[in-house]
Amino acid sequence: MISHRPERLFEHERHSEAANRKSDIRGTYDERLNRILEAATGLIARVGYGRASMRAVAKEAAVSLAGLYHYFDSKERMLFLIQTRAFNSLVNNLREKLLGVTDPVEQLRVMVRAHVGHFAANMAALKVCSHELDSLTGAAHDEARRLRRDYYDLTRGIVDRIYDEHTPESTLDRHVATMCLFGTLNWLYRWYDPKRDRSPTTIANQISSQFLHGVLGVSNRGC
Amino acid sequence: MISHRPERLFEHERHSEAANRKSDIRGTYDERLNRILEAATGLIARVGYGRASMRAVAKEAAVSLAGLYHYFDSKERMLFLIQTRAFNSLVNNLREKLLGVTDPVEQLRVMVRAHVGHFAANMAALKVCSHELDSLTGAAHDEARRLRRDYYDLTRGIVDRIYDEHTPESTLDRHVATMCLFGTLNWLYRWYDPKRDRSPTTIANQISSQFLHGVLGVSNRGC
DNA sequence: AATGACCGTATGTACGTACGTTCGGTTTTT
DNA sequence: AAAAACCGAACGTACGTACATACGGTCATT
Repeated sequence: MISHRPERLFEHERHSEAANRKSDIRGTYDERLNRILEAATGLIARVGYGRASMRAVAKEAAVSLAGLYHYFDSKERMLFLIQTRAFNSLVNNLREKLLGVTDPVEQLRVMVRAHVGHFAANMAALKVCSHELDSLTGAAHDEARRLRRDYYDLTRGIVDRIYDEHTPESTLDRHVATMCLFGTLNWLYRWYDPKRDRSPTTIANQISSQFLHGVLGVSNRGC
Repeated sequence: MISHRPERLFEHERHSEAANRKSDIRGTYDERLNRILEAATGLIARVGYGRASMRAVAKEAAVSLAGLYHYFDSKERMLFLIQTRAFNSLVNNLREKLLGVTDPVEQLRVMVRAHVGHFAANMAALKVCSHELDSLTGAAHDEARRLRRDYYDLTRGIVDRIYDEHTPESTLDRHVATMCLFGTLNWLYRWYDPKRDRSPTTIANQISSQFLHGVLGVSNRGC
């Protein structure tokens, strides 16, 4: 079913046309949508998607219940937007930081640093992404999986190159190795507390080092 | 509020007293409770706790909706029982397998093998444990956390001993190392498919090796 | 310059439903 | 006959969503 409601595509057509004219007191359409999505993200991260009622989201975002449905046509669509934005931002950020880095070992360090850093800066969003993938269904679920798949492929490519360059004869399963890394990274939301624990950079360094030593079997600095 | 419904305590008081007199009652009661909990576990693992309605659980377990409430006084209590049983079984199994193993490196191998093996044999239950901790509230939540804490302490002890014996001067954070391991293990439910992937033993070996190389920085076999 | 059609934004309210839980009673077991 | 196990039917509620409406701008027409 195709919605007749607005929900414009960001950074696409209609954007300039509408935004150029006037930036309201309450901000542009995208700004307001962002504000709402951020409020929703925080609430969902706190209580879970199932228990985050649209009424509670509305209260959190300081809009009326009906007002929410001006920005998306269903609760699931809202969750989809949250996940899509977070993941796109994660992947784009990573792609950008990888520019010019050719050594695969360094690429992995960059990838882990980018992930942990992005996590520390957007904890709620990444928590929602880690926890609520299966709350999406149908096409939205497929699309969310596709985004994850891109991220996996990117990382898997780095892992492959590390193996090929350093231990091409290794019998370790590269898929398993990659999933172990993702497990380590995606589990962060269960325990990492930036107030209590060490800095994201420190954590990232330890994770990188452990992973690299783990797959290479030896230190990559000297030894 | 204290329930007046049955829900006997397993392996506690009442056990001998009741079991000696009429062993088949207790047996059948627990068997039936188990059957119900297993059905619920499978459903919750499939669709999530929030979307697993008591009506659906009842259908899955082939009992009436009201009949469920003969075994526990609330949905949350049901989830609590599922998690408690799975975790107790996990920890007891591990404690047993650790008997007589003194080398901490070997202890870690045993721990990982036990976890992966237990996971492969009880995927639904461990998936629920990994995913639905926060669906518990109040005292049940505290108790579930306590069980996890025991598991953490057990593992952390092994990690500590590995560090102390092999790299006492290492600056790696042992808490972070332990949480990375848990991340790797607890993320299994997101990707591991026993039909598609290698055997649990193979996976466990790779995880152990990677982790050990990771924290030791060198191979523990030769090198 | 005034008018009026139109659109985007926002709201209050109500509908239908699915949920967790309870109650009173019936069947089954001991 | 007492107790345990189980059930059908209902209750109250909270939820996602739809509907009817209103306000304030924009813009083409007058």
